[in-house]
Amino acid sequence: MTVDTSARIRAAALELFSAHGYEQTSLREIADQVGITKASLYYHYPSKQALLSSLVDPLVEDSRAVIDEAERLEPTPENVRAVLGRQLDTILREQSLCGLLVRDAVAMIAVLAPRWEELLGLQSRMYAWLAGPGASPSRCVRAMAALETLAVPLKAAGQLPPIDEDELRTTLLDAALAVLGLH
Amino acid sequence: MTVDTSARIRAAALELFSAHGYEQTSLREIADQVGITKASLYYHYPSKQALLSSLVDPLVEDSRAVIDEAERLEPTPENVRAVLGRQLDTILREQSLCGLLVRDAVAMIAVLAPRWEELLGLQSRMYAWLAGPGASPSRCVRAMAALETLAVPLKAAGQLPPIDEDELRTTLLDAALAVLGLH
DNA sequence: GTCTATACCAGGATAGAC
DNA sequence: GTCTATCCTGGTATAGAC
Repeated sequence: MTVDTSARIRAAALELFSAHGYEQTSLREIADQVGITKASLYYHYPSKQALLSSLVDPLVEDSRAVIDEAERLEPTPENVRAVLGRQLDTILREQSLCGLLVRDAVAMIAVLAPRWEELLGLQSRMYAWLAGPGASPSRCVRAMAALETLAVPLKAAGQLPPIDEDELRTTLLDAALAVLGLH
Repeated sequence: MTVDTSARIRAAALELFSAHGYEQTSLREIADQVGITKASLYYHYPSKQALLSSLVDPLVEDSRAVIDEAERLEPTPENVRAVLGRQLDTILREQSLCGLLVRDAVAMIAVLAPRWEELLGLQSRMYAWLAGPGASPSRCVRAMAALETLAVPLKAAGQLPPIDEDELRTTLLDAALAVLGLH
């Protein structure tokens, strides 16, 4: 077999981390879920931190791709909507991982220090692009608020009303554009 | 003296919790900062959890007051702006504590279980009032997004552009109203 | 590749003296 | 109100057998 034990470990870790948080999840719980022992985890990942990184790294690269592409475009209303749409798709696709990053931010900062700085840098580039060149402070704040809008499904988890995914997507994009003053 | 050691403990705890997170802050660090020993903390607070509660409880009561008052009003544009303004004032006044709740949510859930449910309940009431009676799912999502907008200063901390408090306040309120489609 | 066993350390909490 | 000393739990990590 060896149906990629590493992948099964990652899956279990993501599930438990996002359910109970990083600090609150012990390596023993992860091992139990996979059906191996704690010590065996150390064969696949040298530390709890490395395991977390293996989950987060691909997301960082995805985000970088979205921003790199955005910066090649003018921030016209159509382009803004398209870029925010791509960002929202990433968030919805990687919902549990993104939720972990948001709800367990302090643990992430502590454990991912360098990677976290990278993420902040990527976010700043996105803010700047959304706000446009030479934007006022007020406009920058609105750009931040627009991105927060897309993150609503990550925090509200249990509080979201029953709504189908397409309608959710459209609603959030419309709301984000409204924050930016583009309709 | 005894210039209220309990108060000094609370101040130190708030500072350290919001800087490094709840789990990452040890009772020893708090004690050191106050200039007493770990054991002495236990004279003032029976547990780490109780210490956290003593910080959070007043905020919960403040929030309840805002919502109780909102529910006595019709959600007209003027009233919505006034209520959101009061909510924003609370957030800005208790910025480090609110930031802790947002950034360290998983730890808060684990430690404050009952109190956390209360907070969620209060939030739901606010969503419901903002969205108005019999609101569509889409409108509820917008109400959530409007509240998230007010929380921007809590996450962006280091990324906020230099901006004076009044302008920040106006910008966020305008943005929140835009999300709700009220101008 | 996985297991058993174990060393190690940190943090929360308590007992009892002053 | 504060201290010293100590207990206990639980998580990290390693060694070495299978």
